[in-house]
Amino acid sequence: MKRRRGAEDGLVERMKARGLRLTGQRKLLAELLEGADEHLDAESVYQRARAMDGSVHRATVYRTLNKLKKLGLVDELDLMHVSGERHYYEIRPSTLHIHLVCTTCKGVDEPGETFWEDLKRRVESANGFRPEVVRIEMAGTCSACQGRRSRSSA
Amino acid sequence: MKRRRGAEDGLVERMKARGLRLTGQRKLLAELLEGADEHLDAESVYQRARAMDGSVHRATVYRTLNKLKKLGLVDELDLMHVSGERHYYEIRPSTLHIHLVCTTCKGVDEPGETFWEDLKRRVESANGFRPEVVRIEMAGTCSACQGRRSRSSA
DNA sequence: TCTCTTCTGCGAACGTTTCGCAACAAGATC
DNA sequence: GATCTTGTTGCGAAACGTTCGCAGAAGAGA
Repeated sequence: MKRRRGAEDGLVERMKARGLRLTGQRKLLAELLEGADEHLDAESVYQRARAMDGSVHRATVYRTLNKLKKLGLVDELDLMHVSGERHYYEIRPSTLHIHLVCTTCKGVDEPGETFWEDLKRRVESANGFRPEVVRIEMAGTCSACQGRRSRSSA
Repeated sequence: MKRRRGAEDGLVERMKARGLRLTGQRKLLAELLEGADEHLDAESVYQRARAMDGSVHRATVYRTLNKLKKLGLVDELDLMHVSGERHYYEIRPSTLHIHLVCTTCKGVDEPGETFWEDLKRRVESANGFRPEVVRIEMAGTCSACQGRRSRSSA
């Protein structure tokens, strides 16, 4: 499951701002999440953390992920269960999440927000609902796999 | 967590069409899911199933839910974890899921599809991605809670 | 540096989900 | 309707992911 996304910065700073104590383990985990090239589940986070510091305990990883999730700094996703039952963690880039999950190559695209913003306005005027966090997930076929498919069937 | 949604029909028929063997337990579970007045997690499904037929085993509930999920007849949702870590099951109404989860009253609204349809077209032309299943979840404040809040703060 | 408080490692415990098996029953065939 | 085949069920044990309670370690502020 490859991952492509825009720039992101300052998880450690945001943690500090929320009053979290900056321990070595937490800095390590923040770094790891920021530098992740793909979506990670709890076990993968643990494995990568261990590779960087063998003394990090599993429970610490869970506790930290939960804390970050509760503070809204990190989100937990299932990516439509296209690649199994795992849950993935990613830094919350803003209030808006968009994931395009390809059911063929399992790739996940995260397009820019640009024209999605008016969605919030629309739901507010149409339903009276004021959205704070928006998550959009689409499972389907990415352009590359569409091309591959039509070529092979030609 | 109350639930409001439109009409839905024929889960048993769709199961049959997919070649599933229609056992008593499966009919019971299908009925239960169709008649659910709120989103149910696996344990709640099991409890309700037991109330209808005391001999239904937990494993059967899990197996059936998984099978339905794999066939795309049922979806598993976390509803943005607004009410905890549980996962909820619901009949897949179409290719489009929209949930507006109120962080105040925990209510879940499922508005009609109407103007969401063009979303698919937009993502196809903008990203070359062909969506098959679309899930939109928004956490925020529903109109009732907005009213309640502004009234009490007035 | 000292103190206060939070965080960590540890390993046991917990709750949920799956497993392997023998018995059972749905649906097809005659 | 009787028979056969194969998928499904109940069961209890097992596996899995996650959380717990504790004692000791380590941030952050004075």
